[in-house]
Amino acid sequence: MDENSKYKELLNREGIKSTRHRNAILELLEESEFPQTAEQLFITLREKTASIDLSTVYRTLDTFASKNLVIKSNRVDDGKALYELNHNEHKHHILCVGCHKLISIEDCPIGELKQTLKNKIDFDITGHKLEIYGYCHDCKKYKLPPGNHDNL
Amino acid sequence: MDENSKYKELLNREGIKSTRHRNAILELLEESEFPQTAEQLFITLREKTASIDLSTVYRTLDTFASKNLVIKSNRVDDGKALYELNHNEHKHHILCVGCHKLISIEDCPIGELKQTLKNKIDFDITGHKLEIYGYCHDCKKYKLPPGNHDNL
DNA sequence: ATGCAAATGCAAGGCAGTTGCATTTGGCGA
DNA sequence: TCGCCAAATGCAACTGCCTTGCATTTGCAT
Repeated sequence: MDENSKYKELLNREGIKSTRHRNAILELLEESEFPQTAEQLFITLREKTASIDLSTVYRTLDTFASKNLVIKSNRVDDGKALYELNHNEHKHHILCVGCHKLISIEDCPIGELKQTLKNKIDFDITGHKLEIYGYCHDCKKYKLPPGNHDNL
Repeated sequence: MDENSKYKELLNREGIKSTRHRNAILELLEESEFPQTAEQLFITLREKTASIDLSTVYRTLDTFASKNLVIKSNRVDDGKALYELNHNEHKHHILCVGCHKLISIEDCPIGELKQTLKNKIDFDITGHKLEIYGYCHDCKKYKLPPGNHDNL
């Protein structure tokens, strides 16, 4: 049990045990640039760290989500659950529908809306999901047809 | 077959047959203020228009979606598929995670961001999807944890 | 080291959605 | 109006994603 236990303090702070699997999952999530499905994580875990059960992956991720260590969301097109580390930094991705590249942006336009809604209809926003599609610098010149991501 | 066939032209224009079920589903969607799950639609259909099979509901909705007559999306918290008529008007909903109520808002905060991104990284936004969730006026006082407290 | 609650593996189960196939139906042409 | 045929539907079985019950193992406080 080398330096894997660098997550131990983090986990103990949340009142849960530090285990081999939990450390491995945290490590893997830390390496992941984008949200992953449970199965993607499961497969990678099987490859690098001996055996783990899929139900353990789900249970661990849900535990982490309940502690706000990870953020669980659902993929727009097929509804599969996605998990990513909660860096407590707020950011969104924009997807280029030409080359499928994901680009991170720090801009978030929800701030004002939050206050507006609170005043208008007394609604407390606790979270949101924003997905933006379009063409990146490189792809716009090819003018590929967009998918069914219209509106706007 | 009374005036239900008011949808006939619409369906024929898309190259598909006008049937009892399809008319009923279109009518129901037209009456629905918010996106519905397939099962909600199924139950309502069973109540008003004799028998229909759940698979027919799914197949019909998918057909409509492929013709862009309806918009299919996924509920943020549980990933269930939602279907709504495509009115080609731009609007967003906010979801109360306490009671699952959906509230329409006309505000759309993407406008400015669109220009910002164009200037900053030369990205052309062609579409987006925004999902907002939180607690509505009625639910915030109960401080219910997120979950399926439909029809509180 | 020991004991116990928490974590895990395993297998079965649950639920949303899909599919294969036999039957029915809409709509066109005769 | 009739009959035909592809399209639509019902039915039941099935898939995939995820959850749960229970027996076993493991982390960690003492």
